[in-house]
Amino acid sequence: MTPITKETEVFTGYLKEKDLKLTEQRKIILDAFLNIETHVTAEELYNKLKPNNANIGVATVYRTLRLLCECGIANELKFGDGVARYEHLFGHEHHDHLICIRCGKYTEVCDPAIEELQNKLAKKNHFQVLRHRMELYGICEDCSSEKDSKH
Amino acid sequence: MTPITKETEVFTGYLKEKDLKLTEQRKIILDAFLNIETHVTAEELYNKLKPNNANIGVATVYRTLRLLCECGIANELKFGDGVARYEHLFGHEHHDHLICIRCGKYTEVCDPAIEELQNKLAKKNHFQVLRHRMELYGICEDCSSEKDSKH
DNA sequence: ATTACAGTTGATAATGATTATCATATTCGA
DNA sequence: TCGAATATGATAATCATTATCAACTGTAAT
Repeated sequence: MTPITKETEVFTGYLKEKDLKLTEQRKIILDAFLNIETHVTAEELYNKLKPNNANIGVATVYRTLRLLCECGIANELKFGDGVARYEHLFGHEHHDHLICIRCGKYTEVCDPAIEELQNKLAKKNHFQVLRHRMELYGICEDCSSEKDSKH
Repeated sequence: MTPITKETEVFTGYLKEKDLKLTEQRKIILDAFLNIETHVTAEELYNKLKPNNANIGVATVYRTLRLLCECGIANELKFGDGVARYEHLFGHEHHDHLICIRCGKYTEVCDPAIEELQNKLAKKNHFQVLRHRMELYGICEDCSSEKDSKH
């Protein structure tokens, strides 16, 4: 199955470069991660793997997700609910998030004009920006059209 | 000592409204919080209190900070290092942060033009923004002028 | 293919921030 | 002043994540 994606190439390259090993578990975890299109937590990924791969430990999932971040395949997101989430980077090069506080949905958005103003703002403060995060919290279209609350 | 600030008024009003009590500890904690101008953690505030108020527990500091957030005196910040920080809201009505990844300093900034673009972006996505966070991570002026690394 | 070793794994203990528990103490309106 | 409702502090519990470590595996050289 496992197609030769850009991600697998990058991952194997990264491992080789760092004298790390391409283990069965790492292959399985990368594959599973690539097949999820949401912002997934380590726990969720672990649970998704458990049924078919009885013996992959949580620790390995955490360790592998860290590797995926290091080599630029994944990105760690912390939205302040105490859990780290991971998203794909390839094909989603840069974006910010709209986060619905009612249904929890994350929407990716990108606005070059904002990026430019951010850089200007930084320059004005003699600050060298390396990365940034911007998150807008509120109510998404679907939730705001549901007039009545659930229950 | 304790001057009658806008904050103490708001706090006592909020407590009364919710049938909560104005205890000695809550007064002390509010006072100490108002006298700190950094983005403080619960732990730091607790340690600052300990020498003069031997018997204020950590739990009460956490509880009181939550109250201060609820009534709009404080704001909770989570920058992804696993610790919650608290800042004053009054007199700092809205702002974003520049965060130096070398020395850890937080600078408050505000750019109405960015806010406006954020609102436009949200509208375009039919998203109703309630609040947002924007953080630029990088190197501050002081740190970038220190050419050589420490050690 | 075999070997040898550096790197990896999973189970579990440990950590660190925050919250829940609960018996005792305090507040505040009647 | 009294009494019910709320708060408190010490400590146990929680939850996500990381460290530990003995057993295992990938890999490059033989």
